[in-house]
Amino acid sequence: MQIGKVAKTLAISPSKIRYYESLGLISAQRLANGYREYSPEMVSLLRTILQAKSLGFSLTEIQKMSHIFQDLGQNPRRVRSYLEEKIADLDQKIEELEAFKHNIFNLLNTRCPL
Amino acid sequence: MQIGKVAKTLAISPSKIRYYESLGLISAQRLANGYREYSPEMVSLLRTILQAKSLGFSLTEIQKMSHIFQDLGQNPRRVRSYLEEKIADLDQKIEELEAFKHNIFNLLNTRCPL
DNA sequence: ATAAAGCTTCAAGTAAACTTGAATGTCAAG
DNA sequence: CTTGACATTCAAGTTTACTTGAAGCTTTAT
Repeated sequence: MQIGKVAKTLAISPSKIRYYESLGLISAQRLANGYREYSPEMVSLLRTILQAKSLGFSLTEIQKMSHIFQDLGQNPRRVRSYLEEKIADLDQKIEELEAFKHNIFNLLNTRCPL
Repeated sequence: MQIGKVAKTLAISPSKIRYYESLGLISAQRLANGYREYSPEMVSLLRTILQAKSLGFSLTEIQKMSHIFQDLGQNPRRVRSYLEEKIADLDQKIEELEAFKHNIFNLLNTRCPL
């Protein structure tokens, strides 16, 4: 899959994909003419990166996660503790979101009972 | 409460507080000498703004929410529909976080069973 | 054959969210 | 009474995450 089609599939710009590559977040094989060619795996990695981004992770943080994942098997203990930390972060964020939601919900029912 | 103490309490910089004021997100009374003085209400508004920020809302979005809240009672129907939309957004974000968490969790248990 | 569409690189520009610096004023402590 | 820690404004600088533009090559369509 070439860059334009990947971009359309994921509803992002080709330049964003190149930018992520320049940061080392993703990589691409090259065709004979120099064009980038993406495997389904790379596309789904990109999708995951976009998901993480939309959940509030910075590109730096995502870069770190990506390196950790590549280390899987190399240093399983460190990987495990890192992932457990990430899960705890996510749990906390979920709780905060719930709390914030209830705040808004209360506002809706007490001050705007239409 | 003066700006330095508010900043320490909320673990942010005074300049951030002034910046938020410059955007119209918060306001402050002034003492005779021109120093800013913050009411407990304003401090808790600021805390809420920081919470919203950490949940991924942009300052522009927060500005919009703030205006909407000030309109409460003026245009209750619009407020309600806006808040319902926000709650739906939050619910979706919570779901995405759960999904992402399970992804990481699976990774942990299948590829790193230490 | 030629134009349009798509790809390449590299450098520079942009927007959001702050921070920093300069010049100055105020206040509490020794 | 002055030193140090706080405050003020305003303009300019920084970082992150991209986008845009220029100059040029490749592929597709007419």
